[in-house]
Amino acid sequence: MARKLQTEIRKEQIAEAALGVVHAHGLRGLRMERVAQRVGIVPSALYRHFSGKQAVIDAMLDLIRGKLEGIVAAASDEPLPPMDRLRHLLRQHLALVQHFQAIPRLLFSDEVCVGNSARKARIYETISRYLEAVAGLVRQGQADGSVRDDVDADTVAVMYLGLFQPAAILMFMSDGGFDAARHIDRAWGAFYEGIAPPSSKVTTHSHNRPHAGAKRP
Amino acid sequence: MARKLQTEIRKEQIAEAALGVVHAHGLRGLRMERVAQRVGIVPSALYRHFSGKQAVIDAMLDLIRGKLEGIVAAASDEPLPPMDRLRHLLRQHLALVQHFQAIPRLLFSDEVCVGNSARKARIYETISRYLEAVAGLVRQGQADGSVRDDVDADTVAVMYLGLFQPAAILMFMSDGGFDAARHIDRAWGAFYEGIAPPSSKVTTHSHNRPHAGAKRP
DNA sequence: CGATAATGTGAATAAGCATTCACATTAAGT
DNA sequence: ACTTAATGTGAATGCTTATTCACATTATCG
Repeated sequence: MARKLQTEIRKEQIAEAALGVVHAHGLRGLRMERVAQRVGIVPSALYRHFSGKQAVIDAMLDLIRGKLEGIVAAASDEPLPPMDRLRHLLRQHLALVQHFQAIPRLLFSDEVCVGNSARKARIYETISRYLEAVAGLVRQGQADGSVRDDVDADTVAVMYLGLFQPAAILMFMSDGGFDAARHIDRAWGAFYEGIAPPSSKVTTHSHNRPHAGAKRP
Repeated sequence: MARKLQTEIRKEQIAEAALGVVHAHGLRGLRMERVAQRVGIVPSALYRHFSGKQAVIDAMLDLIRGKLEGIVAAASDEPLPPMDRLRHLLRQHLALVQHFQAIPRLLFSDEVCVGNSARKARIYETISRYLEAVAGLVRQGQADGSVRDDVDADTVAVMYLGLFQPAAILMFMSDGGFDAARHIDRAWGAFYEGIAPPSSKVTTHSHNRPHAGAKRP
């Protein structure tokens, strides 16, 4: 019964295709016909796999959540000091968003949630989980002394989100004219300065981020 | 000829009403009928003042741009040291966004831009101007020594945007459960730490931000 | 091979909504 | 007060698009 597998594959194909449509045309441009065309079938065939457009949207959100969880897990397992893992995650996240521009468009679009509080709650949960993972890394940093104790880990996590979210938006709005990668590299410096323990402050700043060995002296 | 004035007032009423609809129903829920109902007229009457829905959206964007320019100008004229003006602007901005939740929904919604590159460019320009004003304040801070010289003012401006943008999104997604004001207060501390000159670093951190008198020693 | 369930097709349905139009009402200027 | 342009009204139009349905095709399993 390779049939069940086929079905799963088809569903994923469809979700990916939908992601592509959102990438190209925005959420407003998400039409069943476009999705079907990308898969290579006729619109009505989509209803063999999904109950309707809303279900396709849900599938996209599941896909995105999976991808996000993937990079978070990968970064968490990295054999690096906590803050380096965080920076690694930041890069991964940027790469992911650059590849699937639909991600911020979907997650941060109210359209998806209007009149669907269950979905809204699920998205909030996804973001919350992401933030919790980041906060966890920050707390590890606080435990090993690479992050000052008097900042709130959850606040730092939201600030971390603020490192690339505006960058992603500007990247989109400027049609790629805004260099998000450069911004993030530069911003990370100031970001880290703000949460590093006073003892590790360096005058030259810029590109050198202290490694984890910097236990409080 | 109070007629011309009346027309202007009507147009503004309509734009405000549209803003209210977006606030309540999201951009997807922006329907001519709802806008008309809020104004107290019938849908077809809207076409006496606007050529169509797209024109109404443009009017909303104009309104928003005006409001943003307003708080920026007000904050810039405040008789305070640059970084205090920036913090003041941050609070004003949060208040504005809390009152008109439609603002982030519109400005950062790709829906508005899809198939309308002119509008996209205009929005990008609005954001850019805002960022330029913030960067200007940062440069003033660098000039008077309250901000370190080795950070890029434009980068800081985007980071500043990142202070409340994620907060606004979380506020919306959590139906107000996320306390954006508290986040911003806390985040400002770490933000300022990150860009303050090394000499002014304080161990206790938290709520005390150095005043402008802190010329470099 | 033949039964059968899954998947794909094309045409038809129908609902939502912006927009238009012919006509009514209001208010400004003389 | 009368003319006229502006504004408002209600019904009608038409386009876009999701969705459905009867029928065709495919592939799996006995």
